Amino acid sequence: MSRVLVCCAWPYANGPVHVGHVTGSLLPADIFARFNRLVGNEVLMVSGSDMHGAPITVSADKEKVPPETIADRYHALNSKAISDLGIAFDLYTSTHTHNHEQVTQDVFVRLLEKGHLEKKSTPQFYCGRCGRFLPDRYVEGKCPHCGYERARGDQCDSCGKDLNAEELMDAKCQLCGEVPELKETEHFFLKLSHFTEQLIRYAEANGHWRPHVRAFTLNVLKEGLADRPITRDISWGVPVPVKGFEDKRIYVWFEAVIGYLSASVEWAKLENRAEDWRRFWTDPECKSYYFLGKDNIVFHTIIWPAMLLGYGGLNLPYDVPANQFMTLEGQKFSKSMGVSIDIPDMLVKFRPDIVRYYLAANMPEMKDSEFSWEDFAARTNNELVATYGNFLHRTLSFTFKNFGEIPAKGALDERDKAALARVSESAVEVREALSGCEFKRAMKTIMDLAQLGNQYFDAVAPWSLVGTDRTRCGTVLHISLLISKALAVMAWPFLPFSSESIWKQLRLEGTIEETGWKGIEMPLKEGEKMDKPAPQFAKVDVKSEGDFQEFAALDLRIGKVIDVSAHPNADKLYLMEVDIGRPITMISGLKEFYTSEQLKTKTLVVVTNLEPATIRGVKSQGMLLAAEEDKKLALLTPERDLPAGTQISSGMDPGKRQLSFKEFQKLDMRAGTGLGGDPAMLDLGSRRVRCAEVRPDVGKRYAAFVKGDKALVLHGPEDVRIVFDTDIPAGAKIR
RNA sequence: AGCGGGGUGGGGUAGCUUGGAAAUCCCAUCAGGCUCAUAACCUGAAGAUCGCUAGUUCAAAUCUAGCCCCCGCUACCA
Repeated sequence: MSRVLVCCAWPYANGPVHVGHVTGSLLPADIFARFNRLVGNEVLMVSGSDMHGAPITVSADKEKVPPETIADRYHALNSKAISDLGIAFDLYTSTHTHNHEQVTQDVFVRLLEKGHLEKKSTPQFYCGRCGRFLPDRYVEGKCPHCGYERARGDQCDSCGKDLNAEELMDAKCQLCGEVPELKETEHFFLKLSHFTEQLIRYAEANGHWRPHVRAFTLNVLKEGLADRPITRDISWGVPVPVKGFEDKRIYVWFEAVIGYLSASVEWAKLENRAEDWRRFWTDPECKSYYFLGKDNIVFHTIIWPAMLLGYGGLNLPYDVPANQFMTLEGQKFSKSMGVSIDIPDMLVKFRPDIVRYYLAANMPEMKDSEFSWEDFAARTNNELVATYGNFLHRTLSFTFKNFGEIPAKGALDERDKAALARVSESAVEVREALSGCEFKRAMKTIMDLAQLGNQYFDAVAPWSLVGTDRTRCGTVLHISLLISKALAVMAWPFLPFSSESIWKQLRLEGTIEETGWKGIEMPLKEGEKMDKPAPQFAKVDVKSEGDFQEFAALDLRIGKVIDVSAHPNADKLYLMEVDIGRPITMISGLKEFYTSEQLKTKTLVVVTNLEPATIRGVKSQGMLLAAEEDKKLALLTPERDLPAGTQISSGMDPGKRQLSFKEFQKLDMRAGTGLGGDPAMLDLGSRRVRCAEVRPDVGKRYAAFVKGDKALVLHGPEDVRIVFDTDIPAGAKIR
């Protein structure tokens, strides 16, 4: 028996937790913690909501409410979702507690006393009217390099040079236009450089880390660590416990990781064993595991260890089994695009074990994995329901129907013994896999055992034995029930709800949680009356989402070029006047491909609802679409002439909302060649995809939206399709 | 362009850290079986020169170098 501290990355309280959080950190942490409890280890698992992130203040400003309102709202929502999913924290708290503030300040003061913090004074603009210090990018002024009038404090959009705000001439507050004054402001910096050597040794010593975690960490360490500021001139966050710093707050990145420690302290207090947290933090025998996504690695393998080293006397992370990302139907999760699946929503439709199964079986342990509704339905229905659930159900229901009780186990033949031997082997393998945080492997081993159960059941054919040899029939059913029991116990960390339910159906005492891992080998109670069993899982039905829904966000229109001139500050760019029903100015990077004379005759397809961007000093109000590959470029154009401003809706309801460039980039559009067939296919060079709605002519090249294995040819009114002004290879990306 | 990750049968994946009988599992396809079960389960077949090219080695999906492609975070991307 040993002791384990399980830490799980803290979800930001600025939105609902989604599939990415669960598969990346919450679920592996929970599986690992449950497994450890099952084998009798003492476990403390903590996390909470990160309440102080900058995005929260942004959301709060938008809604015109205090940051607490936002943070509390999502903390409540997420706490419930997490518990509904069966994620069993010993404590799920938040960073907005008095306790967290105390612990954070204690860490701060201790590091300060030990000389790991350094006070540095830097000049920073302060806006009298706004009553606040301005982050660099909130200051605007004249660029000292190129003279551009509206350079931002961090960078000049015109010449591209990085700037410091105080270099700007005629600086103004970007929020109110007031002339800010330059004030000295003092901040504390964490001397990460003090720890470089120790950290390298630490990372090198930890050979059991996942390869990508260790390699990445060492890479960053060897590039050298810069001291980082840990305080800010803001008002939302943990106050700095130093005289003269009353108006400043501790930077979230410094404070949030302390949550692991403060949550442990809070837990101990709540348990009325105020000092018990120490058993998980100061006993070198206690191993700590940190579950998080790959974007968080440096904070847990470098910064947090540095803080702990500086503080002294506390355990460093033993393992940081960071997961990669789960992408959604090929794209990264993005709330604004509506391509996010949040857990509160998902739990309305699906039982927690079903969600847990898919997210565990498809966990991005070593590389990114993909969430797709189709795959979700397939894996749930074919694996969890058909193989695993069906084995349990056919065993239980057949036994109940024919015996009504747990049948006695008679003499065993070779096949029976072999089956039971496999159970033991599986138990060993699952245990090994889970000890090493190999969740997919463990889950697969369990599925394989379920399959073995099916094979066994098929081979012994109790349905024929029941009429010929009732004793033997009872024996093989008994064996089958033993397999079922073993499955339930092994699967408990993954599927706690259904496992406990099976346990009850087998008429065993207590719960799996109380019984522990030894429940796998425990005997059944012969002669015990059974209740009518109910299937654990139902097949899920996933209606195909509006296939190309996210493309509807685009407002595409026909644009006719009015005038073209060179961009004053860039040599690759043109400045274009284009009529899209109204005249707009756009920038385009076409200089290498077209002369301005050539362009003047073109009919274009323009994205009209992109958020305007300033490109090297000039505002661009739209973006023309072109396919590009291999230094070749072709403009999108309608196959027959359409008036300026005509909407290319492709049969959808175009969005009115402004689209950020980032969102736009997530949309996959390509050139494809019509192939015919039914349904019609489109050749994208490297692969072929099915074509929705509008048919392409065979051999001709079209612009198409692509999603998964489907494509939709862009078209305007009367199915006028979008083609290219010159030839471009199939598969070329459109942007 | 810089940094990080990856490219394995039609689709998705395991294995590659500790090289060794031409490779796992799920789906889809084909052919059988069974009927207890949520039209489920079981058996078998077809299908991959493991991105490309050199190299190390008796032996490479697995190690090394170069190249190509893909995906995330940054950039004069519109």
